[in-house]
Amino acid sequence: MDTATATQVLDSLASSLRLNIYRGLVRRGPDGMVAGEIAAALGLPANNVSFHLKDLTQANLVTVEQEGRFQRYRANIPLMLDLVAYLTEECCSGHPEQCTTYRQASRVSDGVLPALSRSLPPSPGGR
Amino acid sequence: MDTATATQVLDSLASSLRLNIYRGLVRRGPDGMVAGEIAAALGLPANNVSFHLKDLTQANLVTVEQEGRFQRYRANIPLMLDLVAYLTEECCSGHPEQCTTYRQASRVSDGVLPALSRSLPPSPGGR
DNA sequence: GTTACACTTCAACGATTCTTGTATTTTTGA
DNA sequence: TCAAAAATACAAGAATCGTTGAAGTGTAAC
Repeated sequence: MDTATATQVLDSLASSLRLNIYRGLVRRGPDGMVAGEIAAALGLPANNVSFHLKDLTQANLVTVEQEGRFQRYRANIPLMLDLVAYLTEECCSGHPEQCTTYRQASRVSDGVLPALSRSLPPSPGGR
Repeated sequence: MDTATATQVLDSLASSLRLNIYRGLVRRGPDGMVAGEIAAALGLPANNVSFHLKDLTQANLVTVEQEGRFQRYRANIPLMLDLVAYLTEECCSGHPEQCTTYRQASRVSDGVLPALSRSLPPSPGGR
């Protein structure tokens, strides 16, 4: 992932409306939701939701599939996982032993940081 | 984590400038950087960087410590890990077996999703 | 073929955000 | 105490974003 992609993804989620849409879709998993369903769930006008869905789709955070006259949306979970990798990439400049401090401070960190440490490149700056 | 916090964190990272600051700090780990060092590394005016550092600090994504006449900034990694948990919370409505599809699609997902599945609440909607 | 439905696109106004320049605060060293 | 350095606070202009209303596209039903 590059900076431009990461910024686009983060910006797409930086609105509470879009964040709620995305989280709702994550919750549904592979089933997804159709546009009207999303708008109804959030109590918002359809065109407004459509506007933000387009934004999420362009960022590749959600996917669309035509289904008769409905549009079914699904969350793109793998992209989120890649974003996390990008955000914590080169943590501690390739000295994962320093990350130990962090692992203790979060509920879920046990699973996350070891995975990231494993995929760490050798640190270009190499200090 | 609640929606307001998540939105604030995401919004803080949604600018390429702030994203670069944050990633630079992640890379430094516990050592962090002082404000002038950050501004120099990015080739930006000090007041502009200070503006965005304040934003990141208010979102709690970075911490500040006075050090003589310098201000040392460090990335708050645990908050990022909590954000990831929030974003993928209740994935597939508490049926983690559905998430198997996702795990295969990302380099780092092996470490992430199992951890999330383990910490999943019983799904309030409970369908 | 025509009508209704689901959804998207477009234009426009108000609100928010980003950058820059200037001034202020705090600390260091003489 | 005084001067210099590091960093932040404040104000103003340009640029961007979000919501709303009206119009448009495509699909399904009659």
